[in-house]
Amino acid sequence: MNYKSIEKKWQDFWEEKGVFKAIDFDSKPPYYVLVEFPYPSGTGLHVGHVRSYTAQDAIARLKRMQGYNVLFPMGWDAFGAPAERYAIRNHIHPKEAVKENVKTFKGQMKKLGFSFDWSREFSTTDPDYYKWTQWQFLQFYKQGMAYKDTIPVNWCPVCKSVLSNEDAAGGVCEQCGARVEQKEKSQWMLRMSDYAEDLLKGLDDTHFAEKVKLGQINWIGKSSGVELDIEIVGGGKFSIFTTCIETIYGITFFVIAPDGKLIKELMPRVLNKEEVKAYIAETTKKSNMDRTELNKGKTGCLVEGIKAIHPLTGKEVPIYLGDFVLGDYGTGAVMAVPSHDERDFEYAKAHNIEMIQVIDGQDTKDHAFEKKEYMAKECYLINSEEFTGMTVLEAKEKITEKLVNEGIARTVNNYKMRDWIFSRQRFWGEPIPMINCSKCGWVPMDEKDLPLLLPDVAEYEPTEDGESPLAKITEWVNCKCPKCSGDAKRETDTMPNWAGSSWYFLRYMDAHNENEFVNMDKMKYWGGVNWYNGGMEHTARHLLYARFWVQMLHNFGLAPKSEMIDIRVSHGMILGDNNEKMSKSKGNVINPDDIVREYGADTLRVYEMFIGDYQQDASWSTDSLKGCKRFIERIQKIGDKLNDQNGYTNEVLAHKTIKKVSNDLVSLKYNTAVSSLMILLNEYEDFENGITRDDYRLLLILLNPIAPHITEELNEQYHLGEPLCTSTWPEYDENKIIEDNITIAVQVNGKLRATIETEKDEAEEQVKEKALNEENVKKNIENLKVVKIIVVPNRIVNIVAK
RNA sequence: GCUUGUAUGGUGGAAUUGGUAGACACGAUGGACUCAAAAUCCAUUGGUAGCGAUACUGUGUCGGUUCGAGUCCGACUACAAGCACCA
Repeated sequence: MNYKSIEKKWQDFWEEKGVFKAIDFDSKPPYYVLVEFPYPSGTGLHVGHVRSYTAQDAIARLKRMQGYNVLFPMGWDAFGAPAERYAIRNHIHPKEAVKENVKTFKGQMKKLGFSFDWSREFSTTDPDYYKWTQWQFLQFYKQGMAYKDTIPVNWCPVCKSVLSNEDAAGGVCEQCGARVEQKEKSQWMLRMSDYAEDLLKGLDDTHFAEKVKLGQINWIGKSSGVELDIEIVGGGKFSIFTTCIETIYGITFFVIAPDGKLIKELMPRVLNKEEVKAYIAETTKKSNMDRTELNKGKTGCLVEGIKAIHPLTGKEVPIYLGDFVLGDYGTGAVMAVPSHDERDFEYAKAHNIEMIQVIDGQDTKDHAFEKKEYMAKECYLINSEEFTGMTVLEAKEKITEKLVNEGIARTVNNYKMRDWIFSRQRFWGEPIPMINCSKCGWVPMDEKDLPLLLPDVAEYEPTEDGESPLAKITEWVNCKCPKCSGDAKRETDTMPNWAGSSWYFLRYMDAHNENEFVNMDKMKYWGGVNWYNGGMEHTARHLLYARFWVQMLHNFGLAPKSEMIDIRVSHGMILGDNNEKMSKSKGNVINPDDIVREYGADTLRVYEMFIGDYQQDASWSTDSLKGCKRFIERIQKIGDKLNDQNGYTNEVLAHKTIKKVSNDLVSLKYNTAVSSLMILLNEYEDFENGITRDDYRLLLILLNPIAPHITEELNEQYHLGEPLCTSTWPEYDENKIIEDNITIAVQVNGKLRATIETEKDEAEEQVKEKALNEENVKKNIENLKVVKIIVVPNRIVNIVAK
């Protein structure tokens, strides 16, 4: 059989008939299946893509057959550093590179038979699309959600660009793996931290996989505690944040961040200016990574000349500088209780500071008695004036109450998640539509002038000094201020590639609207993404950004709901046959094109679904692939066994399989869906009088979501019915699944000794009798007294004998 | 260190959610077909003993609950991923 021509034939058929076109406002119930759109790299589609696309395609095809109006779109996430680097390396304009790569990707996807609605295709780099990305940025700006600020940022010395915290996780550049440095730069920011609580709460309105939810909760990093004002001797004050207010009497010093604002304010009063300044300089040089690695000894120095006043005891307390305190978390200052916090303990040891134990229950000579430990036991306070003798929980409450009543403390929440750094010093991104006027400051572009197009230039390599390549293009940079018409300059930074992907799933609902970013009624009709598949690595990035973006839109009346993604699942990776991640250098890369050419698209699709648990990583095995090819060949061959009868030869088997496949496809159990169809085929092969037309069609339709070409072909060839793509998914009858005769196990003291045939729901007494009559059972209870017989209907008999 | 996973034959992996462990597939071995090979088909295939019926043993380790545990509980071990001085 010629797979190539069959596949082409059906791909053309589907396209001509337009069976995969999603229809806005159709009366059928809408269902939106989405798979993360790829970044069209130069290396083409990866077998890993095939895994998740096939899975989503199967769901889309299933839902269509079940009567839904399915939206299953595809597009391109083509802005960003990799595209730019590819272009630089190959000496072509990124625009051309994207065009070329998209063509490859699209050709590959078509050959695999994915049922995408190509009429909604777009790339984030299309001016028609990024016009609306820019437009949305302006809405955010106008609502006060975008601002420009000079802050220490993550700087990649290799890419020569600023990175977001999400992109620099672990102190390493996400793109090139270089160590990230800290650099002060003026950046556009989005106030994502304002949405920390909403992003947490919103998770309740979604059906994300549990590990995805946890990943986001972790990243947002909420902690509840007390913000407390601390007076300084001789005037002034600062605030600290703590989650352990119960240890307040244990404070023996305060530590403030060297990169924070507080030390700058206090500087005039500092006596040891030289030492303090030197330490600040030392810290700013270190990257975050160095700070964690090199600082186990707890560096820092005393700030001489400034003392704090303990808010309850009134005692004078020294203030230190220490880079374990971060300038951009909490208040940039902490109360240090060395007896009850290991970090404080180490710092106190290193700097010879006294310690006061305030919670009883463990010796604090060598280690701090930390919160985790004292919360596990019932502990009482000591050395804490009127709070002495209270339990930790009681003291926490009472101390907070006292401080709040005195007006020097507030209960607050803090979040690890920071604002989103929205600038990149790159050519290949959406230009930020802001203009800097010497008179008016930052002025947004007039919306009607959008899109602000990228200039068509030959040079787009990053500059040495960390400015965007756009900065060099003066004719583009120079412009008129929209407010005062005076000379002004454009923002030369561009948006991060996460911008375009933060709302692409909305655009698919109305992909070619020239007047709005997406029509509200269309968003209301589709309601959002029902089933979204993507990588775990996007949990704390794309998925979080996308939710933030939608929540902003919703708050500004631009989206119908605050959560537009319902189910989120993620797939495991496909590793090379040596169990390692596929990479050119390891020579273990499998190109899907080769597999399609040699084995056919259906075989590849079946194999990738059969390879194992969808959510786990799986190693490529060409041997197993051959097994799937055999399966497909046997499906063709069994056509020879067609008889002229109707109905299912084995009703129970048929209904069982329908149930199994229907359920497995929507619970990420694609592997067992395939295996149950293999079982079905094995049974068909054993039927003595051949298989009926209904038998054959059942097998084909159930396999169709996974192997769409060959099933359509055989269905047509044997005139079994209308094309599968426009057919209705079979339903099962629960009553027909239970067999009349059931083989059940007989155990003696929990060990299997025999199996017996019973009728469905046979009387307990009768089952017991049958069990006791088994030769092997008799043998095993010889000389024993039967104490109890447990009968689980239609399942098992267990004879307890002593 | 913290969080989250994972651990089942030679291999990928199943197990109705506490009820016949190893479905399905790969590989291997033997056989049929063939001059031969490939392909295909048939049989066997967790381990040990036995011609066999069968017995013992077996789901990372140790313990517990239960008539019954891969599944539940407790304590560990190993590996993987993510986060990491977040007060």
